[in-house]
Amino acid sequence: MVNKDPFYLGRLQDYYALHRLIPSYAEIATLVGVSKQGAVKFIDRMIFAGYISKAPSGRLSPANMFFARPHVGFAPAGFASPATEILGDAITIDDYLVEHPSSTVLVGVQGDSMINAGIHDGDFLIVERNTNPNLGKIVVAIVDGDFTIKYLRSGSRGMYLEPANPDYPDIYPEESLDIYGEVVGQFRKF
Amino acid sequence: MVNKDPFYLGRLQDYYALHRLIPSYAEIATLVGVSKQGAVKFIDRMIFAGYISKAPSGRLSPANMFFARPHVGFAPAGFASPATEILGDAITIDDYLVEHPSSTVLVGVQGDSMINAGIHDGDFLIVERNTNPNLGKIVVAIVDGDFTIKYLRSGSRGMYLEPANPDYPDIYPEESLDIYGEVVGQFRKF
DNA sequence: CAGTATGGTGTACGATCGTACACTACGCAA
DNA sequence: TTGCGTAGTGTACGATCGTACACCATACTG
Repeated sequence: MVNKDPFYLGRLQDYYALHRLIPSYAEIATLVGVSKQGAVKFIDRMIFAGYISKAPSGRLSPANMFFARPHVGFAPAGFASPATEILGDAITIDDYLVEHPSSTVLVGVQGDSMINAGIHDGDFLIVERNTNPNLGKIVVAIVDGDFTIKYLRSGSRGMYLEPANPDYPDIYPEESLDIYGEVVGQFRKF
Repeated sequence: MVNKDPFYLGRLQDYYALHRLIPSYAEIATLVGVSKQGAVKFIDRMIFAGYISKAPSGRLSPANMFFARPHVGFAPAGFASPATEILGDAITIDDYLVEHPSSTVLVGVQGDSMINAGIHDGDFLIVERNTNPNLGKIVVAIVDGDFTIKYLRSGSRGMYLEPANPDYPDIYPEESLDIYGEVVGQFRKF
């Protein structure tokens, strides 16, 4: 007999994606099509495997493994590496991309001046507020009141902004160069 | 009297960070130091303000505003959107990118054959398992046992795979074309 | 000043929850 | 073949849950 737990877990994960909450045993039972005690036993297995944990009240909450996604590698042999291997310690994409939540904002991209850096129109950037980023990093800068995304460079005339698109010119600050933050990540939906 | 709701909400958020679950009304009451009915009224306010929502069972779950982080510092017009506004209904980047967790896997990208689609070496793709994707979509295909990421096209010789890089040739299947899934999202860390 | 939201408290109640115990069916190894 | 671990069902029960209704104090407003 095949192990049906992955199927049960999938149902649970879909429910969680919808409601951001692990339902009660009775709801799990109807969700996966077993009796309430079947759900209890199933959850016991999930707790043991690190997918689910219990709050002090006895209610269920997701644990680390619950967010891990299977990772399909390109190695001829490999199907089995879980997402935790490629994402390191992070358990969700959020955790992977956002290291300092309190100082991180998201910025939508307009235009294609950074297209050679893989930043396309409509993408979202994870920006960490930091007014003194390192040279060579992609930054969000304030030029004449407008936000712009460019490489931060330094030359004989001081710091300037360089696009990743030969159709656009470098930007040399007239008065001062205000850096809003540093681009630390990017994501996009197709 | 000052509004104590932000303080109450902070307690709730701390609890949530610890247990990944909104507690019951009774627990909220002791958590913030009011009566159970005080907690009910407080949660009503939070629901109205979009911080909390209710699952079908009546249990509480976090909503969009619950995850919105305060925007530190001044910002010119047009840049004040917190993450929740950009992502629409989605609460986290995970929720935004992954619609069906149980059928979604992550794939690491090797090579630059899709570079003009903004998919670079080292990126991660969100792939939804689906053996019959629509034409024109970016797919993960299995060609001679190897995984490859390409546009799915159809021509006079049937379905084939087209890279997003003029340096690479189109791929016409010799025997059959196995589609592993469809690329629905992408993310990258800088 | 009277009227009315607003943020609380207290009590009560049926529904649902998590837990426990007993039992069945099946696969597998000694 | 016996024994045992695993996956599942059924029933039962006290505790807790979410909800409802009544009531109180403060603050603002016409």
